[in-house]
Amino acid sequence: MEQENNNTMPKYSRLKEYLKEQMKRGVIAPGSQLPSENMLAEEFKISRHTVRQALNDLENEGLIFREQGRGTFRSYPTSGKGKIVALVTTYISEYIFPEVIRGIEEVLSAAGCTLLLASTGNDQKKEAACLESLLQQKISGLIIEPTQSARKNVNLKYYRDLEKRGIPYLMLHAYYPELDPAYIIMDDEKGGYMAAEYLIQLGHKKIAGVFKADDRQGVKRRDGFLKALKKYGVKITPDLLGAYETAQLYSYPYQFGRALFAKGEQPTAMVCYNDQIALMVLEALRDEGIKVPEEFSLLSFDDSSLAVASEVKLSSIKHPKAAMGRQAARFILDMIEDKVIKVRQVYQPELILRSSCRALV
Amino acid sequence: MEQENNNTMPKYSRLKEYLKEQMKRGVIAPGSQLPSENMLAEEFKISRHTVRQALNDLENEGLIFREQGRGTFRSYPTSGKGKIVALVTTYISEYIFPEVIRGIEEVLSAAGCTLLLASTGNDQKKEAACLESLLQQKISGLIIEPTQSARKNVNLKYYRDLEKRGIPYLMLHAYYPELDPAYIIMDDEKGGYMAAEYLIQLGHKKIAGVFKADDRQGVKRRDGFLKALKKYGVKITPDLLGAYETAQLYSYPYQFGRALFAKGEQPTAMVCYNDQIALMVLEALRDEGIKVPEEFSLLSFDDSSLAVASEVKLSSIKHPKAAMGRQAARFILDMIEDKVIKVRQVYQPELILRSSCRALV
DNA sequence: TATTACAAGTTGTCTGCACAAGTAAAAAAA
DNA sequence: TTTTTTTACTTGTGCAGACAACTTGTAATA
Repeated sequence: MEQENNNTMPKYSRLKEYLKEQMKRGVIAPGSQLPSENMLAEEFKISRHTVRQALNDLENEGLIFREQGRGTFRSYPTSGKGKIVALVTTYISEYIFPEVIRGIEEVLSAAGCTLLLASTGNDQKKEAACLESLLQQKISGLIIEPTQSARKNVNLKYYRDLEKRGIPYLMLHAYYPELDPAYIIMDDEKGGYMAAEYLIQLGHKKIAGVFKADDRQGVKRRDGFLKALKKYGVKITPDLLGAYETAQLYSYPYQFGRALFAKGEQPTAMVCYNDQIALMVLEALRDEGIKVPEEFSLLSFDDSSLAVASEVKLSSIKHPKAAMGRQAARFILDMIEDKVIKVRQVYQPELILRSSCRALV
Repeated sequence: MEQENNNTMPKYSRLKEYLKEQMKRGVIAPGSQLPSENMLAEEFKISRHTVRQALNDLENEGLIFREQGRGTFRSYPTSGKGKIVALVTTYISEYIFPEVIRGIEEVLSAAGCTLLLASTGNDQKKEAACLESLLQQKISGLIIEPTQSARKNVNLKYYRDLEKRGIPYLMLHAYYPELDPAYIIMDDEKGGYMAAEYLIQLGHKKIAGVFKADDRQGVKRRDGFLKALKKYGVKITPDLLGAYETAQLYSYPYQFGRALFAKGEQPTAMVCYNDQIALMVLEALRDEGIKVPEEFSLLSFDDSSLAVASEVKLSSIKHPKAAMGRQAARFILDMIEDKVIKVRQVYQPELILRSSCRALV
């Protein structure tokens, strides 16, 4: 693997590769004895010292163990147990991540693996630091939610490094097309389209939208949203289209909500990037004295616990959350076991109707 | 260390110990070059091969690195960086845990450490499995929230094992007194007392309470609650005192809420184990047609995001959440660095007033 | 001055040998 | 038959030497 089997490779390395291959193929079963050092030396026409060099390496890698006077044996592979799978998300406590993480942890712990957790705060510098420290650990696989996925990623080299080391990784929620990785995502564009279409079919003509600008999910949802407006001939008004970045998360949505009616436009409905945003907009609308859903329809994404916690139960586009996490964990385990090379799954959006939208009469 | 420095020890082992000692004393500084193999061979009157045997071991232990043509160098000790701290909580996604976890992760990643996460679902069997697999990993420290802390713990042996291995651990939210461990907890009894006292001072005379029975936090909060009732001479009615265990989490609180007024008692206020329970009770009260806070006062614990998500903003006893997580992480890091042996911190409860309670006139 | 070639020193690979220490089974002795 | 000893094997430790591959500083060259 490391090099070709040509003669440029040192003899002890060739022996190592040979033995590894034999183990992989099952010719040398776990627990069974390897040929003695002298036999290997004779067979490969190399000195015993060179054989020992190879065996020392294999011993350090944990593939074999030796007992003085008895012989050398293949060690019992721990069969996936005790492996570490790393998870890097943008956030840990916010939004729907806790549930996704729970789903992942569920499957991993059931498989006897442990979960190494890190978060980036959606900051590429922190993502670099995370990957840096994860690469120091002996991780068997990585599930990662890309950071500011709509921007150019500066940390591609870490992913290349993972590939070099043969550590599989799986991207969640979004992915960098340059890497052509395994991924599990939502069909966010379709989701955006469905959201807008639903409001249009309720009779809304002036529909606002606010989306996250630095995540691919946000861009996709907006694209689908605009696509639906265009398809149904609904006018797209710049004033009604909001965009924010991570840093503005706690200020922009409320302000946008307060400013919605200031500019003469009189929107009757709105699509929000997610429930978190929708609640902030809801707060703004309440402060403006506008009642939801009587005077204004609100539709958002992710169907999080927030959607049912408020007095107005939000209609929202479902996110599989824990199920997606479990699926991601199963996939990465399969990838670690070499069962599958590259998985790709796209969840179809589904609209959960509650009481935040109303048909215009 | 492994043996005495007598002659029974192999030569290469003696050289290893010698070099380790030199590094420990700082004679060989990190990054600095070691004597060449030939020099060491000459100095110790051993063959170069034997020197290499020692150096190979040290290289595998990560203490030195070698560069062909340049020499052998002491590697830079990662000084606390790259260490793994494990965290075992009852839940990951529910309740306030995400925020606690976030706080912990914040501090750890800033210190260059990584977080190994596992959850028990408040099940002692799963706790055993967690600890089992964690002990296989090279963890430097452990933060753990005890499982069903009000019950007798069957997993004490794992903690003894940790102690034997010199791996520090810190208990969160509750602790097993048998272990006399380091801990960070809330003063739950005082919190329960404060909650009841507040409602009593508002003029309530019939106060219900529902608490978790299998966690020490629940028991303590109930104890404080009852203590206050007794002190102020408020009658304690068994029908108004609810207790549930983990398995009943999603059924009991709602049923208890619905049944509150069936038995002739007419409580005017209630203390709930936490916000999550309070919301379920709130749902039950709504279905019973009872308005909060007009007809009924509700007070709960933890000041979680749920407390402000509902239409009735819950008054709640504050939980430090992320701050507590950060503190826990700082403590465990200190313990790993041997700066402190055993830390103990008890957070004082604080009542956050919102709009779920009203004074009786 | 800048470049190239060389020399000295480093670790990497490899051979061959010898004996020690430990295991397991066969052989010998009780 | 049971016990002890021997023997033949295993891996562990150690020596001496050789050349390859690589780095670095110095000397020779352009």
